Amino acid sequence: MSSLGYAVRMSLKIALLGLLDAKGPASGYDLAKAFESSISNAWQAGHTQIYPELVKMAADGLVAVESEGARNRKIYAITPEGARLVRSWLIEHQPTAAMRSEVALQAFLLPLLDREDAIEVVLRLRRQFSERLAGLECRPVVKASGFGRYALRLGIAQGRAALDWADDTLAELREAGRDGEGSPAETGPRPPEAGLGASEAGPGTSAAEGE
Amino acid sequence: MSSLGYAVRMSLKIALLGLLDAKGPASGYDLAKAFESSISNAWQAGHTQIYPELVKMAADGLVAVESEGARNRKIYAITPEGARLVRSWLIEHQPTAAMRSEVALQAFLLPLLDREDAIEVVLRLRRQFSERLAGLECRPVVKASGFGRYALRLGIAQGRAALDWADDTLAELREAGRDGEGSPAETGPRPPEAGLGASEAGPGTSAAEGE
DNA sequence: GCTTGACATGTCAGTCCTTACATGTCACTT
DNA sequence: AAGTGACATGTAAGGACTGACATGTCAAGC
Repeated sequence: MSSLGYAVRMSLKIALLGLLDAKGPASGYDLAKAFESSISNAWQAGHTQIYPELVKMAADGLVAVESEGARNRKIYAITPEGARLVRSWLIEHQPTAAMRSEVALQAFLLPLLDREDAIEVVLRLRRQFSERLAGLECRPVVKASGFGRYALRLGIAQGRAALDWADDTLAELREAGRDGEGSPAETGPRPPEAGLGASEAGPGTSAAEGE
Repeated sequence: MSSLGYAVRMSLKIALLGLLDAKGPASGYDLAKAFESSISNAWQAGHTQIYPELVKMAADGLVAVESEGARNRKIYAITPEGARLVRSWLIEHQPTAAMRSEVALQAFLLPLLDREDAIEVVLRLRRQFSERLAGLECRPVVKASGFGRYALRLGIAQGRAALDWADDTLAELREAGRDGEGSPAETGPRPPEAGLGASEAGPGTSAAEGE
């Protein structure tokens, strides 16, 4: 389809192959469980994605299937070709930094709320960060040599950063409440912010917040 | 369709409404530009998503359209109903923490590589974090009262955390190279890691790395 | 014997999202 | 006058993904 054809949109493949490579042969069900636990920090996928993908990868020779009698279990094992694909993706593929985070979106839109509501929202986010962080930190893999240790540490570092952000933001919001008493965002529905609408501003004003 | 119906899968709607609310009336083109710059830190969307979504939202009464003659421009403005929707989403919607990050996936799979390759990968990730962070930090919105300041600070905090992770990981990988000389992961294709395949291990071993 | 719940695998409708294609305007330069 | 490039809006094919539905096995407890 595309001119790249390779290394685009194959993260699910890679995640499955990586799990099979790291932990040995497994069934689709096992892999689905792994997406809920060990790899949840890096990628998510449900069984409705996993089962068809395993069939495709078997057809492509990236994994080998073996039907085990008990409970219709089908055991998948990575092939040398599959192992090669994971490694070349890791070494060659520059990951995209595309952001799509509901949390960041709420942070972005925070100034739309008045002070009290904003504080409530940040408190809820803080609680969420805290719970997530606790869930990560109690895993035994962190200091040991468990397989997911690098991703786990990254998740913990970013969770702590988010928690610090929440604390700083709460402090600023409460600070703004003590003096002034008008929150910075509720002084009007449409502050003159060098808007997007180029039609109602003169030329040359569109450089605000540029990347 | 679903039993929730509301507040699910509407992040794009919310992002568009939030931009219109914050910055005033704008065209689809303007909004697409905003997704490349100001809000890129929180959500991404191309114009092929934005134009149809604006049409839908206009039909739902969340935005009002006004055709401006010049260059077929269509100016969209948020309606009171749209503004209500953004605020209720912000206050009521608990964001999902669903992770789907190629960077985290590479971190997760790092132990599959031998030491030299792993170092190369982490160096590349570090460079990427560094560039991204520089791009964020040079924006004038950080300390000022620009609209996206909260999301920007969150992005910077998480970027710094990622950078620190890269430095720590590099240090560990290089440390492991000085003594031992066999990298922790290349001592065999299949270390006994309490695998996923329940069929080849006794019962009770599946608690490793559980969530 | 029967129920319950974990195990195990799948399909399907519908939505989301990306890539590629398609069209036309306007300002500026050559 | 023609070309270039930013402006501006769309459509369509196809893959990715979710949620709901569907089916059946097996072990443990009542």
